Amino acid sequence: MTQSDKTGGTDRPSPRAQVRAIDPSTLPKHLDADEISARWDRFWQDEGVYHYDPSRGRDETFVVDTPPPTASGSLHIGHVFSYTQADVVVRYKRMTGMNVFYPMGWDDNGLPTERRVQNYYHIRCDPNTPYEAGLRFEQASAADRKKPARLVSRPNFIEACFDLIREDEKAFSVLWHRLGLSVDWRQEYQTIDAHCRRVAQLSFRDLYDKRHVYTSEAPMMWDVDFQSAIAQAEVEDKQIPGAFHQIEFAIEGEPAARIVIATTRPELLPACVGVTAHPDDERYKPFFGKRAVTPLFRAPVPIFPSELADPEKGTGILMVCTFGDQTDVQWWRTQGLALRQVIGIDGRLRPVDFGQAPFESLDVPRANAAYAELAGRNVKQAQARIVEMLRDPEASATGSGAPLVRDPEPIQHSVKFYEKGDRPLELLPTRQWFCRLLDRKAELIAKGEQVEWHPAHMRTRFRDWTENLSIDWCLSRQRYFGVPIPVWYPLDGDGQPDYDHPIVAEAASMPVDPTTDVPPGYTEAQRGRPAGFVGDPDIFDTWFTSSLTPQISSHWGTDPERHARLFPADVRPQGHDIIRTWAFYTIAKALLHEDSVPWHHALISGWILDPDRKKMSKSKGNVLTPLPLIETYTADAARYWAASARLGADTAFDENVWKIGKRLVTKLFNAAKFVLSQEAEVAPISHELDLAFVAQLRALVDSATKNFEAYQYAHALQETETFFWTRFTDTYLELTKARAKGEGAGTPAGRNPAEVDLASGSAVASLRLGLSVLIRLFAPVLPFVTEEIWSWAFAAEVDPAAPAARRSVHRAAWPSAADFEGIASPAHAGSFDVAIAALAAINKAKADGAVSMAREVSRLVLQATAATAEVFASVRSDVLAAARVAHCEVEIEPGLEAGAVAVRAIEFAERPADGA
RNA sequence: GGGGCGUUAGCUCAGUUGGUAGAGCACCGUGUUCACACCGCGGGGGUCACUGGUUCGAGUCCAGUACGCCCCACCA
Repeated sequence: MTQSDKTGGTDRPSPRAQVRAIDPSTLPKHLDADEISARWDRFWQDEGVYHYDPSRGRDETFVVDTPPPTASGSLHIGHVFSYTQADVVVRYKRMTGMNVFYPMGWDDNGLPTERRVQNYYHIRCDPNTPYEAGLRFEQASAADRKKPARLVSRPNFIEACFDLIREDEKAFSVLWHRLGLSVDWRQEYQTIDAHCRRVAQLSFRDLYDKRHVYTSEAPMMWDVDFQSAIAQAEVEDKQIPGAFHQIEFAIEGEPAARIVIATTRPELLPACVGVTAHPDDERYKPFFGKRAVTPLFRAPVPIFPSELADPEKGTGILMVCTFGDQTDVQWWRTQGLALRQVIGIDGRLRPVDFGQAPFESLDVPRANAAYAELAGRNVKQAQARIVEMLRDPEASATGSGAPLVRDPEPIQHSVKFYEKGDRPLELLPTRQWFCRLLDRKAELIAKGEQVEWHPAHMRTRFRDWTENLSIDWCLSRQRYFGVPIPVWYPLDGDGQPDYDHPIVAEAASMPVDPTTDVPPGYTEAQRGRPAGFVGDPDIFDTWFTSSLTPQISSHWGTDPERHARLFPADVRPQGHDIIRTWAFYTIAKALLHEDSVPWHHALISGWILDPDRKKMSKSKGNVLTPLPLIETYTADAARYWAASARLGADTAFDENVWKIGKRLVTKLFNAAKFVLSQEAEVAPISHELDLAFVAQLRALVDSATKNFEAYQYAHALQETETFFWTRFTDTYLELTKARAKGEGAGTPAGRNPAEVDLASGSAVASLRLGLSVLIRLFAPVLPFVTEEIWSWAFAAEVDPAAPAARRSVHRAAWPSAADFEGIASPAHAGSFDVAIAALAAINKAKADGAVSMAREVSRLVLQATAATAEVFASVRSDVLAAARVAHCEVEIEPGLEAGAVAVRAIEFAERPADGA
C-alpha cells in the first residue's frame, strides 16, 4: 500500500514512467506568466482542486483559520507577504494528502469600515434622519469634502457600507486569485453577513447564560470623534506635547494657607473632586482631612492621603478629577468622591450648574460665570481659555494673585489614544456590556500555553498581555455598522430602562436587530413606551465577531456535526501586531464557550519594513501596492519573495528578491523543457552518477520535508533552490546531457548499442525523476510555473478515469521514499561530488585560459588521491563528455584532500573555424 | 522600569546538537547563442557589534555593555 492509497487524496507518478519525450517545438519559447496564471487559476476553480471534502475524517483534515482581511483597508504588499506564507504551508499539507479546509472571510463590520465610508462618501450617520429608499452615493470630490458631511439615516448609512465593502472585497479577491491562494471559495463569509451575525449573537447568548457577561455603568475609555467606548486592546500610547500647569488652591477656613497642584489638564478644574498627596509627605500632612477650594469655581474638595501619589512628581500634590486618568477612577471609587462630569460624549464641555449637586461652589454666580466661558468648547479650546482665566489675579481663591503661579512648563508625555483615532481618549461614565476576563487570567494563559506558537517566542507576547490585563473586555460600541447586541430592556412605569433585567434574544430568533425586532411577549407599539421595552442601540466590538472565526467556519451552534469536524482548527496564521486582540480574544472565546483551544498552531508572520527599516504604513506614505510588482515579476516571484522570509521575521523590502524569484521561475521553465524533450529507451536508473544524484535528491526530500513539518518553509525553499541550481541545472544536467542523447566523448566508438541505450535510459529516467521531485518541492511556493510544467508530462501519468483535479501538481503526492523505491545506492557516496569537482576544475582551467566552456580539450592531466581517482573512474565518461575532453590521464597525488580534483595540465584543441 | 527579538560581506539574509565563515544580489574578469542573455564559467570581498567567561576549540553556550526594532507598565 502506498502513502497515497492511505491518504486517499493524491496521486504519485511512477518513478519508472515510460519515457515519452515532448517535442520542444510544441512548448512555448518563452514563459508567458500572465497567460499561465490566468489559465491555471481558472482550472483550479473549475475543477475544484482546492475543495474541502466533508466526507473525510478529522484526523486527515487540515483546518485553517484564515485571517479575514479588513475589507476597508487598502491592498498592501504586507498582505502578499503574510497570506502567501500561510498558503505555502497549506499547499504543503495538501500535498501530504491532507483534506484541506481553507476558507476566506472578509472582516467588514465595525469602525474601520464606517470610517472609510464616512471619508469616501463624505457622509455621517445620524439616527434621527429619516430613511430615504434608493439613496446612492458617489465618491466625494475634494470640493465636496470642504462642505460639511451629509447626514444620512442609519439604514442608508449601512447600505453605503455594504456598497463600499463589496468593491473592496472584489479588489482583495482579485489579488488572492492573482497570487494563487489555494482557498476553497465555497467557504466564504463576511463578518457582517447573517450567518456571522447569528454566530456572534449566539456567542453572546451563551456567555450570558454562563454569566460571563454583564452590564455596568462606569468610566470607560471613550473616543470623542467616533463617540464610542473603546476596549483596552484598541488603545495605544502616543507621545504628544503637553504642559505642566501649577495652580494654586486655597484651604477652607485657613486664609493664609495654600497649596499648589500640578496638572497637565487644567480644563478639568471644574471637574475637580479632591486633592491628594502621599501620606508621608511632610509638606501636605497638615492638610489631610481639610478641604481645598478651587480657583475660579470655588469648589470645596476633600484633601486626602494616598500611597499612589508620588512626592517626586510635579509639586507632590495633585487634583483628582472625574476623570483625567485611570488613577482618578480609582480614587473616585475608593474615596467615594462626587462625579462631576464636564466632558460630553462629543468631547466638548457640557453645560453644568454649580448651584446644583453634584456640582458645588462657595460662590455660585462666580463659578457659573467662569464656567460659561468654557461650556461648548472642546478640550483644547477650553484649556486655552481657562489658562487665560487663571492668569487673572481676580480668579484667585486665596486672594494672593493669579492662580496660575508660573508659566506652563512644556513637556512630552504619552497619552492614550484609540489606535485609529486622532484625539486623546477621555474617560466617560457610560453603560456598557463587558465580558469577564480578569478572573480567568490563569486559564487564558494555560490555553495560550497549549497552542504551539511559531516562532515560539510569540507565546511571550500573549502571556505578557494576558497577565497585564486590567479591565474586563468592553463589548459594546456606540456605532452602527456591526452586529447588534441582541438585547432589549423593559421600561418601568416612568419609561426608565431596567438594566438589571435585560431581555436577551432566544437562539432560534437570531440574528435579531433589537432596534427593529420586538422581544417575545411585546408588540412594536410598546417600543419606548412606559411599561414597554427599548432595544439596545449598540453593536458589538468588531473583535467580538472576529474572535469567532473558527466557530463561524465550523458552524458552531447550528451544525454540531460540522463543528466537530472543523473545530478546533489546526492553524491560525496572523500578524504579531494583533496577538493581543485577535489571537487573545479568539483564545478567550474558545475557553469560555467550550473550554478548548481554538487552534493548535499559531503561525505569526512578520512585517514588511521599508528599506529604512520603518514599518510601512499609509500615514508614512511608504506603502507599496502589490499588483504592479506582480505584473513586473510574476505571481510566482511574489510568492518566492514572501516565502523567503521566516515566520515572525520583520523583513526589509528588497525588490531584488523578486528579481531572483523571477529568474528561478524562468530557469525552471527552461530546465523542464530540456529534460522533458530528452528521448530514450525505458531503462532502470543504474548508472553510478545517476544513483549518486538520486541519493542526494533523496536527502534533499528528507530535509525539506522535515523543514516543512516544522513550518520552516523558508529553509525548505532555500535548500531546494540551492539544490536546483548547484546539483541539477549547473551540474547534473550538464554531466548527463551527452549520455542522455546517446553520445559523448567518453563513449568508445562501436560500443554495444544496448549498453548505450541502458546508459541513456538511466540518465533520462534520473533527469525526469529529478524534475518531478523538484517540481513538487517547489509547488507550494511556485504554484503556477510548477503546474504548467507538471501538465506537460507528469499529469498524464495520473489515471485517466480520475477527476481532472487529480492531475494538478497541487494534488500530487509530496515527494517521499516512495519516489525512490527500488533505486539502488551508489557504489561511492561521493561520486556525484567528485564529478562536480572535476568538472569545476576543468571549467576553471578554461576560464583561466580565457577559452569558451565549449572548447574541446585535446589533452588533460588530472590529479587526485588514489581513493578519489577510483571514484572518478566511475563517473569519468560523463565528466569528460561534459567538459569535451578527448584524452585524459589521472595522476595520483596523495597530498590532495579527499574528493578534490586538480588540473595539472590542459591543452585546448584548435578553435573550429567560423562557419565550419 | 520589566520583557522579547535582532546586530554575520556594500545590500538582503542563511548558518542544525560548539569543530577552519555561506548564498543571492551588487562589483570585477571572462566566455557564449545547440533548455535558458530572465545565460554560462571564474574572481575579489567579513576581527561574525563590543567586553569578559566556560571549553582543546565559540558566529554558535553563559554573563555583561552598546545600538536598533517591538511588546508591556508608568505617564498629576
